[in-house]
Amino acid sequence: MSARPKTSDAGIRAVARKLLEEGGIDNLSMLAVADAVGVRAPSLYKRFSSKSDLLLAVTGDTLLELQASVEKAVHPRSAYRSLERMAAAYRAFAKKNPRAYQLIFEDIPLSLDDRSDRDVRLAAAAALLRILSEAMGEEKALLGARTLVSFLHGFLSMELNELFRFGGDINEAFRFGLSTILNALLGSGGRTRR
Amino acid sequence: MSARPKTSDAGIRAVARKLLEEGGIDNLSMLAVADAVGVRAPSLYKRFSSKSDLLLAVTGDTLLELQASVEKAVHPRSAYRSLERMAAAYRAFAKKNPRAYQLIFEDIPLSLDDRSDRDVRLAAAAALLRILSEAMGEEKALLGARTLVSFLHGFLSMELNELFRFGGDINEAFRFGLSTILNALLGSGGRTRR
DNA sequence: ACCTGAACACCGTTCAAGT
DNA sequence: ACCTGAACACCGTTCAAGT
Repeated sequence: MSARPKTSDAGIRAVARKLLEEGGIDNLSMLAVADAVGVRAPSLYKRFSSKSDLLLAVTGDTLLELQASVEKAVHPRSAYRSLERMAAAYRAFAKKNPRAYQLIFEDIPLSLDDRSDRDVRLAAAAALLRILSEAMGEEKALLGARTLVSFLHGFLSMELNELFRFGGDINEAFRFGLSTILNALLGSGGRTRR
Repeated sequence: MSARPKTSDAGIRAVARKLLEEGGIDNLSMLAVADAVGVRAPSLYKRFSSKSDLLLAVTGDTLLELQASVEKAVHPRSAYRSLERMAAAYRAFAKKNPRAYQLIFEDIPLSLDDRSDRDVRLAAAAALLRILSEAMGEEKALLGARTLVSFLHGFLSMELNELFRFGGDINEAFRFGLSTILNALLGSGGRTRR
């Protein structure tokens, strides 16, 4: 008897996330996770079939949080304001969770056939597509979303990896790029550039 | 006596690049490199002080090639045409060298204080900045470059990781995003959207 | 049902010893 | 000068054995 669980699925994911954020992906070993959780490494394999599996679960958690943050920023009446605030929320989340954020876009070709991961990703894009559909029409919304998300992710990827090396104000660069794209996408219906 | 070199600095970098492109970063171990080069692993450490060091060198090679490809695409008379062709060259290079391309933006916080790496990166951006300076004025050029490069890198990062999952024509999405941004940056002086 | 120690194959890296 | 075998600490993962 005995053999009562010393931890939980969610507990392991949380510890993994913490180790990742604190010391990067190299700090996230199954042995370190097991240690922090108070268990031996082999026990982790009862709950996650591999390290990839655990990373995928962490990515899922991160995506859900990112989606929630971005959706909270939607403004009821203005598409421009919504997109501006969603973009700010997106950037704030990425800067607060840099390692987890980068996991979403990098290590995940594994997850292509993972149903739940796919669903979370689609949900995360839904709010953006809805707003752009209303503002640009359904046929252009997907093109607009891809333009906007590409800019956002590219900007964050460069900012987090400290690849903006010519000096200048990074916040201004973000505002400039975002307003350039939003004005172009929303046309004269949107707010004009300040 | 004997002990003549069985390989060279450049030979090792080329093999590493090949292993990386063929089987991803997991395929690029010091033992695999040594094996492919016809030497034992410890010998590699005479030329590269660590695996990171080798990866950094591979990244440098990649950056130089990327810079050369993009610069070849410059058009003598039209800023719009130059930027359009440079963007196409950038995308073509990334799709032809997906793993090496991703290395540039991911694994490289190590290289922040590496002089030569820094220089290569600055040079790679110089052509773009020059063209935008002529078209937008010097004060706006850096902002415009950051907008454009963010879009390009974000788009490629998503495309290479197969994260465009709503269907639709990816080439059309690239053309749409690029022309949206170029028209907005270059104003009525540029070519109008098709 | 869950946990464990022991073991396996594989890493990156160091170093004394060879030619 | 360059290469090598042996060794170290660490990793992901498996599995038979414990309670």
